[in-house]
Amino acid sequence: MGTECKRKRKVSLFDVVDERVTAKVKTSTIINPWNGRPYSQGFHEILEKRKTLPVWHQKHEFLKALKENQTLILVGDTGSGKTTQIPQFVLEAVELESCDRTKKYMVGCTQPRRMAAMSVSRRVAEEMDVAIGEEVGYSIRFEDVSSTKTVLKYLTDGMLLREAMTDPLLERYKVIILDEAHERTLATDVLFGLLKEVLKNRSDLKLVVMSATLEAEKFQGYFSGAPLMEVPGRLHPVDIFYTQEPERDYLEAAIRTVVQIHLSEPPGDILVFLTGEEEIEDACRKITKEFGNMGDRPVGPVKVIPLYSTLPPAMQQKIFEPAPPPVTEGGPPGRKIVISTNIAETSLTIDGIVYVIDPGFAKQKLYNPRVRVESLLVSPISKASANQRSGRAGRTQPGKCFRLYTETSYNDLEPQTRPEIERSNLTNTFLTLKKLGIDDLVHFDFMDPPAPETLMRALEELNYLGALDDEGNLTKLGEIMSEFPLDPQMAKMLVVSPEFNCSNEILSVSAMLSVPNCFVRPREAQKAADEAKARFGHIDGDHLTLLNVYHAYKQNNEDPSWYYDNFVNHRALKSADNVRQQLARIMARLNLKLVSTDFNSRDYYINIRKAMLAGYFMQVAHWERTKGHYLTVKDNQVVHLHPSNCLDHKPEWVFYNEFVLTTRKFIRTVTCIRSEWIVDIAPHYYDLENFPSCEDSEAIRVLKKLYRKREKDKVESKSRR
DNA sequence: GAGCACTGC
Repeated sequence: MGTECKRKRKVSLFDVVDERVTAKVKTSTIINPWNGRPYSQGFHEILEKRKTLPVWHQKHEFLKALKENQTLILVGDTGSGKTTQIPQFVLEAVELESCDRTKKYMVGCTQPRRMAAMSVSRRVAEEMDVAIGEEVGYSIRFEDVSSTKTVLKYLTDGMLLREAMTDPLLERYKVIILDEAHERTLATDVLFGLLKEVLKNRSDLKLVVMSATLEAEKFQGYFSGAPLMEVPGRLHPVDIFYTQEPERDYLEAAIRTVVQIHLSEPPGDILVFLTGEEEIEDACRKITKEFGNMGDRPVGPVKVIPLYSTLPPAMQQKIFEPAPPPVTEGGPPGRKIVISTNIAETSLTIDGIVYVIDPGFAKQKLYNPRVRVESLLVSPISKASANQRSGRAGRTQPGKCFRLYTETSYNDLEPQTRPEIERSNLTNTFLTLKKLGIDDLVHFDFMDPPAPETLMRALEELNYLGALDDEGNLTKLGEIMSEFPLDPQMAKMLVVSPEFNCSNEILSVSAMLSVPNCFVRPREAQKAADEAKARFGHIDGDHLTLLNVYHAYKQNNEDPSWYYDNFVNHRALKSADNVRQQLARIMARLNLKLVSTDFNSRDYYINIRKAMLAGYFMQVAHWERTKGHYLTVKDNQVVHLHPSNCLDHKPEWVFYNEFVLTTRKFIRTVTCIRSEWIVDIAPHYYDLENFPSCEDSEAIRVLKKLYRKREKDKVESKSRR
């Protein structure tokens, strides 16, 4: 920002909204500098409210720091107003037009969640008195509500990462704000490292990192001593209660606590944190039953509401309904009781919660690079997470949090939840980074470097898939694969599918695998649901069953009763259709042909299965006849077909989409393949000379025999010639 | 014969 540029600026919004000026202005004759229209009636009202937010007290301090530094860290807790106000402060202070007026820049603000990006941008558009999608917009997958006029864009962190793939220096932006940085999503962590590089090459770009108060020093250390600003939050005090003894059964303890609160505490709604759908539905039933058995005791009415992500949005809306009124006038007050997963910890805020019950557990993703398995495990939460949960009780008035563990246990918790990058398979992330031009992934500047074994696994898998060559360089194939918003295995099967003459079908399968399970199985109609599913079943595998469902959906999607009668989830299928369209557009852009084998040909399904194997050859399991179980090839894990499978027998060879670790080790979504295909399609992976020796594996014996037979045939055919 | 924390492209 040179002084040259500064002088050219005609009106600064900052001057307009200055208190002294607005105080004098009673009418709305002032022109909104962003769109040249007079301000509407509501503008000044909203402005007055904005000024009461804590972050406004530090506006000048912030703008001064922004002017003097390239990188800035801002920490502030819930209620500080940083997400809505800081981007507007930035807009007022920076010059968005290049000196020669040939270029216009934007301010970008990332959010970890789509919903947040959407709702915050709507709010800010209203505050700035402009139409959403014009000067203020948002960009999330499937929805770009921005235009050439846009100067402030909210977008998901993943979306900014995608943008970087075509705009490596992020040249459309003047300032980038990474919000909710403490959540340490995979995308935010990658953006950290990437932006550090970009800032070196673009002295005119500025970065603001916004986070909750946690680990501020760590952020500062990583961003080489960038100045740190603190903004106070706005929370009411919350009293914390611990149990004297550890609880053996946290579900039972949680239910007991709910009952106690309702019987003895003043009015106020209750929020209970549990770990998953089944547990939550179970708890809801038990709580409702408890209050139904109170006999003649005077108990206020309760509304028990489950909350988890796979619940339809209409059901999720129920958490915003008020508590029920007393049954009789002057009788005991009613209470709303929300039983939720972690979704209520960060993603959804429920006002009116006064009591929080925290058993101290959550399902968390874990990755074991040794056996290449990602799994969800119920594990103790971190201190930061426990504090976030208790804070949910103090949003509207002072509250209480009941921790169902001892104070000693609390002190033993990890201070922070480990960042996602330490708990994930990084194959996909590494493909993205390669595409972004990062040559040396091993020395990439991660805030928390992933385990070396995870790193090696990712490089190895990309090499087997042909996305990286032996020197670790991105191949042409890898470049094409990286264009798809899919895991590399899936991207690979899609990219090679035209060679197998079935890209139309692989597109559909990919879309179906990318959305939540489409089969509905209500507790009261499990048998009927299973029968309905069986009607779509294909004996050669679950992937083909998914294809059947998709085809049936395309034929029946006008008929609302079809979904109901067949126990399929309308939302999941609609979303699959959406994904499929996006993937098809990418295929077209890359000149990958959309082709199908004739449906009546005996090769129709064979081609599809072969194409899928070309992506998933690293996820093959073999039926060990003498042992009576499946063994994953190479990793040698004893696994079981997930009971949801639709095969009518136990095929000798299968490939699987997912390894699920629950009560046992399951492989879910499996399709039957033939050993000859394995040898034909992935000889480089099934290179038996370099196989880890596993004496017991029948799979290796079978493959070895097959290879020997091939050698013999080759020699014989040669000698015949 | 079992389950689906939460995000995101």
